[in-house]
Amino acid sequence: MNGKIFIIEDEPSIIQLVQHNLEKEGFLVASSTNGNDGLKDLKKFEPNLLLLDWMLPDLSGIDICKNIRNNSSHKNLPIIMLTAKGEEEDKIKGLDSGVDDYLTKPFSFNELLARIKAVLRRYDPKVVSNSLEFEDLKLNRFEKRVFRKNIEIQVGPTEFRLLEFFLSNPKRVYSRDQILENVWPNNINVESRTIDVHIRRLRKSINIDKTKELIRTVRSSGYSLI
Amino acid sequence: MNGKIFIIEDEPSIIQLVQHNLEKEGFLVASSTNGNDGLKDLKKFEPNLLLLDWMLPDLSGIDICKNIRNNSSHKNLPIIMLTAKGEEEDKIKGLDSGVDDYLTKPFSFNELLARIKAVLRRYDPKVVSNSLEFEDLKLNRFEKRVFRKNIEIQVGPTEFRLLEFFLSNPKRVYSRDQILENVWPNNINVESRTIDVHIRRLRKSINIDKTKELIRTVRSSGYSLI
DNA sequence: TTAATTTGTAATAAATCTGTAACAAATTAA
DNA sequence: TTAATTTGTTACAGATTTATTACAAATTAA
Repeated sequence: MNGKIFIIEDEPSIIQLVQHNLEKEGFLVASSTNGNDGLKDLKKFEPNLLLLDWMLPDLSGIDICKNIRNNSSHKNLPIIMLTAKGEEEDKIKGLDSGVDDYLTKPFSFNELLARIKAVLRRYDPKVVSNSLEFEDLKLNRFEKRVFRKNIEIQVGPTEFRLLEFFLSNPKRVYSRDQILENVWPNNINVESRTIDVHIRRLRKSINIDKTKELIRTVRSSGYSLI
Repeated sequence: MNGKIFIIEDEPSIIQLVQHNLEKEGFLVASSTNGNDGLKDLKKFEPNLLLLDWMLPDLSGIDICKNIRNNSSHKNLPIIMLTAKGEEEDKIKGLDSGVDDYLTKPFSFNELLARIKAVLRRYDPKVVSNSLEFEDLKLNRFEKRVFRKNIEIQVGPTEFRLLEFFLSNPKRVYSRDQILENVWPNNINVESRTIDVHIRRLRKSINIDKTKELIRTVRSSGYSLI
């Protein structure tokens, strides 16, 4: 486990408990005891997940949550709310305001950990694992390996990045411009037709013996992973 | 809302309640009352989310969940577990086995809906937005795909844009001029009769086997989606 | 260094899409 | 009813888009 977790919580004893245990699990942890500081520090820390107390001295957890969801830079930050209230009404409010999960105090650390893993697994699998998958295709970022049907296949560096990009959003159609922007190093100028050639190379590599085509051409729009 | 939700649950009364309400919300719902059938049907249905009962006649929810997580094709299917047991131990087991959330019976439909939305919003934002529908016709901008009765149909780029335009305002009649303005790239000059030909092409594509005509001709005014 | 691999481009082939014209069919007006 | 208007349908040539190949330059490894 290697993600960064930020905690906004006004009870130091809880911070201490959670931080200590999360660090033992391999997370990098930072925290703040009030909402305004938290929102500021959050930006610098760039966590993969936020643990957010419902009741804070200055802002409410819901306020913070909404603030985050409306602020483009951390729009999609997964949030787990810690709450002392137990009523269903509040729970729903929390979930609808964009919270990913909530936990009622007092909670056991194990329960918290399980939820963190579940949310991260769903939201940001690369934090939990560094392998991207789609059907029988697997890409390991860490080892820089690609497999089809568990058989390793060789792809060049550009094809690797290209596949990595497609795997980050399977089924979504990307235009050649979007592909250029995301797969090629910044400010490099390549002919947009060049992409076709790399697509061809990638296809050639990943379509081993009679496996189905995984890259879809969408005429006048671009390409997608099926 | 337009995602597909699959339910594996052995109590017909719950299925009925949930299915009915989810359909009212715009979801496409299918279900199964036991684990083995469920696992099979799941693959055909390709849902965006699974509601899974903890206790089933044949397999346990946990078994099913693990099976899904280990099976490459639906590895990342979001799962919400429905459980009658309330002990924390079980909850953790569920979450660690890859469940995204769980709900303890009895639950209110609103609570369920809130959770479904929360999970989908995080996991599969394109399901929650980005798709246009009218009756049994569906267009996904994200994937650039068109479906009639859940069967994918192929349309050319211009027909896609044309359909996208009609879907943005079903039932409204558009004149050929309006269609030209909105569907064709700016400053391009095409004969207005050309639209008739594209309408014909679009009709041909979306009217698969005996489905009813969806594009209405309004003589001397234009066309509309029924 | 040399050899091997990777990369971008250009050229050409192949596939698909597009607009128009021509005629048929349907509808409305006289 | 006939004539006029509007829409449906088809075929086709030209245009556009994508696939494929070959090759030279650049990069990397040995």
